[in-house]
Amino acid sequence: MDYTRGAGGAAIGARLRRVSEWIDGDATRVYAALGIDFEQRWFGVLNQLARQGPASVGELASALRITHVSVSQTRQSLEKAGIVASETDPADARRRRLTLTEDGARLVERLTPLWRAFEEAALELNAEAGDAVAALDRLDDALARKSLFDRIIAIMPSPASGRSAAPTG
Amino acid sequence: MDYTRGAGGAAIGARLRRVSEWIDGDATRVYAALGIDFEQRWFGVLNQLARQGPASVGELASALRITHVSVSQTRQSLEKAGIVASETDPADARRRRLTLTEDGARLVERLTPLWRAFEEAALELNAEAGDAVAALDRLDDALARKSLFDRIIAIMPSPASGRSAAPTG
DNA sequence: GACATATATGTAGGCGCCTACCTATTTGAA
DNA sequence: TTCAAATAGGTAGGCGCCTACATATATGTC
Repeated sequence: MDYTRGAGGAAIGARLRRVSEWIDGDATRVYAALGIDFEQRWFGVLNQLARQGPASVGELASALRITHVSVSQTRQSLEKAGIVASETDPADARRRRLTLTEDGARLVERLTPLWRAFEEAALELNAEAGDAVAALDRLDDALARKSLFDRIIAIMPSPASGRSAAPTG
Repeated sequence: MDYTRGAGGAAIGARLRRVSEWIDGDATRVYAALGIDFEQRWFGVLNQLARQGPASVGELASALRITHVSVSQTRQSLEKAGIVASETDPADARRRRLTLTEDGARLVERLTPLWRAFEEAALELNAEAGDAVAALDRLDDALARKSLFDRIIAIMPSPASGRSAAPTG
């Protein structure tokens, strides 16, 4: 048996990461097979800019549920590739507003059918997996209600009680 | 709405990774709160060595479902920390057999109650999430049956049919 | 026995995220 | 108006995995 199927909290994290790697790896191979130079992490930012229009680093980070640092790093990669441009927001000099360049818009247009195929494949996969996405949602919600940290700490015996029990043995 | 809850194949990968980061981050914080110097990736290797005894890099990689390179890197980190020792397998000079050192065995003994608390927290979380682990199993199985790559490629229109349709516009 | 192929594990570099810390700008309270 | 606190996004370094490629050893065929 795959040991991670029987193990605890740390192993669930490892399992999620592993499946994530598997899926991302497959997606990356599709782009490569089509001769498209694309970084997986671009998808979230591009998709959001294409659908919602220009956005700041922080807005994208909130929407994507990742740190602003990740968005900033992705932004730099996208700017280097000429896909995204950014400027200081006129309304707030702390903000950086990201927009698709013309090349970026063309790339998105070119990739949209592919992303539709991704979507369809994901729906098919999800159906086969008995709605894994809904389970992921529930997991997300459960963690938002109470973190794993708090759960673990609540379960652990307090040092004082543990010590008073031991010497009787 | 959190956009990733509505998006496709690439976004499922991102979601899995994000939840994984969340869980791993919490686990890391528990060790830190207890003043224990521990790398999250050590868990899989240590747990396996403690339960199954000495093992080779490849055996651990198979059991943990990660690449031998990851195991090798983790092994190096563990050896540096004096937790694991390794030697060339007498029966096959290509193999490297990993074993827990005395310090390693003591660390595992010390951490076992903590790992039980992890397990219990994970069960609690999983129950709240309506058996997310079973869903993950099903997702795993579905991907093993047919990769996301194959699914996407099967769905995509072939280039020839796409091209013959376009010029009529 | 010779040698092609398979197997085991290492190195190098990269991916996509993170935390800690920092600087600059904006907001709100006194 | 002044200034403390909040907000925005950057740099630096790290985490835990990956692929590509390499070397050494074992196995199997001729």
